[in-house]
Amino acid sequence: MLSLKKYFTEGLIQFTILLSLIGVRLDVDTYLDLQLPPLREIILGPSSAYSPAQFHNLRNTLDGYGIHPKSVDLDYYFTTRRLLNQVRALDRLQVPGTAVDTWLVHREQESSVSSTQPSPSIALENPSGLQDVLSPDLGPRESGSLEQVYGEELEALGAVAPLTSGDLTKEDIDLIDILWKQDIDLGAGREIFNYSHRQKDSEVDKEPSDDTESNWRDREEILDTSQLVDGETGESIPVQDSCLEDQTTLSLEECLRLLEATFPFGENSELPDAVSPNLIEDVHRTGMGLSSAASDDFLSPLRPDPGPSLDLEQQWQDLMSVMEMQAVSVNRTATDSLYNSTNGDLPPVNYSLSPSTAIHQNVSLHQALLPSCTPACSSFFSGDTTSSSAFLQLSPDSSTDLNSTLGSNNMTEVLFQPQMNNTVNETSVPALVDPLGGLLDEAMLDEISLMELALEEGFSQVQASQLEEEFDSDSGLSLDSDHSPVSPSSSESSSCSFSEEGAVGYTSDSETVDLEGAEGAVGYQPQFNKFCRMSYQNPLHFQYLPHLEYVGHNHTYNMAPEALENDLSHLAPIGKKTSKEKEADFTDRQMSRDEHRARALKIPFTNEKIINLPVEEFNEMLAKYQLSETQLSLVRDIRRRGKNKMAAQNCRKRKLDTILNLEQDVQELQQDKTRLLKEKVEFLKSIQQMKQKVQNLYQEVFDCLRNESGQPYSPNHYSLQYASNGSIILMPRTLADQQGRRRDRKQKDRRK
DNA sequence: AGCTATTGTCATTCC
DNA sequence: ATGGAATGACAATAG
Repeated sequence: MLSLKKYFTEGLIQFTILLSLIGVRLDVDTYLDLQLPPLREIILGPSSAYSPAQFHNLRNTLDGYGIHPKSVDLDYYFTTRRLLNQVRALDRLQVPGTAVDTWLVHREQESSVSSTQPSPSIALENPSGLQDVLSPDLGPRESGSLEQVYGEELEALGAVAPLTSGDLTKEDIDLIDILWKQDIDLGAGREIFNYSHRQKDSEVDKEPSDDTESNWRDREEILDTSQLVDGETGESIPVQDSCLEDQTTLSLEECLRLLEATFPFGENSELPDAVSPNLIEDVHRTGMGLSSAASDDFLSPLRPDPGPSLDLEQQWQDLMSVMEMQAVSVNRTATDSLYNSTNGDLPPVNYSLSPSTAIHQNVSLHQALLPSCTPACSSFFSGDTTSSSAFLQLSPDSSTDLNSTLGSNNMTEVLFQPQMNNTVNETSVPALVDPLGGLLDEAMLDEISLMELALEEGFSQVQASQLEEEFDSDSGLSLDSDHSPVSPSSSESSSCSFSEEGAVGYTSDSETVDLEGAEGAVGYQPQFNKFCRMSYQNPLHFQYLPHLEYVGHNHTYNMAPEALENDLSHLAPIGKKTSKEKEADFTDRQMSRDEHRARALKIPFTNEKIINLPVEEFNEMLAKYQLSETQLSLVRDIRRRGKNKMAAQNCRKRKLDTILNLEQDVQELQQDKTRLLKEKVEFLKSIQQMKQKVQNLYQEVFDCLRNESGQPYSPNHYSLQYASNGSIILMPRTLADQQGRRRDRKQKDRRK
């Protein structure tokens, strides 16, 4: 089905391209079934749409920001940049060849300087790197010596690597090494940047590889090597060979769509407009045959000769090359997107980060702000809900106060206690008892804070789990520190880790048991240890592997080695490589101790039968043969051990299953706990808002009150109290305090 | 050499 | 009483 779709899609795209080449533009997507993957996915690969790292890296690469001088993407970047510029030059493609030659000479002089004097300048300090590329003073060059051109662009971006990976100077390599060490600190593997590794890749890439990444790399290099320079225009033209067939299976419209989808022209992008949205418009115009007429606002200074003629095919090839490069870019840069900053000193303003990393950044900021939250009590009670929420979560003391004041019907308590937090010396209002103090204790609020941090703001899982241990200490369950109990991602990672440990795939199905029995009868087979480890967990994993199937079903251990050899010779390809003696030796080694014993005592049954036959049949079998006491004893031992072996395996499975279920339960409970804590925080927030309103109202009413002489009442001596009938009365504080104490006593008595 | 994970085995208990 | 399942503990082995 997939291949059918592929052929259909490819055929349709190719047809579209043909139409496009003769001037008819088609929107391929409209002809494609919705079930088919979008063209972008066809071109970029199915995973491209789901990989933020690729997205970022692509942007980095295209912007020139992410290009690390030591990055494997250097030459790749050149190619991408070159082809991108070709796209940009779509509206000015028709450049006389003579003019191109002139540019070549011009650029060669400049680029020779740039390549011999690699400046470790920094893309981050040059946020307009790509604007430089587009700047008018650089003049036309897109059709010139491409690598020189891009070498200069790279220099403008701060990248210092040589123009081609094969021409690295010693300084370049040294710089690469230095920067690599920085990236090692960031967690990037050296192989990503290893130049020799790259060379190996390029050597190996002549052979087909299943690896997707290397496939893309292969294709890129094939493309690179297949770039022919047009003798007239000086432009690189991709060779239309079999490898590139599907590169051209895009309509221009689709390419533009892809461009738009690939280049994040976000409104909030703080990066220089490496790829101006105008590009899309311009390319659109070009694709629609409007040539460069309306593109003066874009790249016009670079346009050497906005000639009227338009070589549509040439544009097509350029665009196809670009799209291919984007595809290569997206796929190849999936793994090295985060750390390809040109300079490690300063992060770019919009340094590409995966979402999770970005969250961590936010966390850092947030955490940096936390200390200031505690003194934010003033703002907390001054109507600043934002700071109050943070305060609420992070300052248990005040939250306790908050609760303490809530349940009181003494409005003075409610309203003045917050003030006391700040102005206790001024008002000298005595603190009153907290009727709801038990609602939230400090530990709870600490926990809320931590859970919130961990859950919402990407709090370091290690930190979170470390801190969580304080709260989980009473749970009796010690969670793996890798598993932040509150983080969904951690849940995934935990299950992932279990998967690596072979836990996933374990089934309790009875069919497993059957195979286990078989395996148990086979005995220990060290070289298949890894598979056997999975075997009893999920036999389906190896049932299609011939040699493993043999492992699972060879119960001939009591047979003579010669008899086994025959089986081995056609069951396992291993036999081809080893001599008969080795096979016998191999078989010998595969036999369990019981099998050896059984063979030594000439037991006439297989261990499988000994172990797995029902008791009745087993006894019948024994009755058929006159076995010595020793033999009988061995047979019964074999049976007992075999049974016990399977029982042990089942037992371990159950144990593991129980642990997994418990882990899942714990995670669910943690999630529930986190959710409840969040709800509690929300409630506290709303309560605080209500309290604020009441306080304002109280203050307003109190300020309006005047005594007989027209003077306002002193809040130190009077307070407003709720009367039992619902009215509000002004009461001297001494009297109010007495009433409050009485009320407290009554409440305590009721509790008793 | 020491550590860990896996697996087999034994002893024991329970059904 | 017997077979066998379940399980803790230990040992062997491999990586």
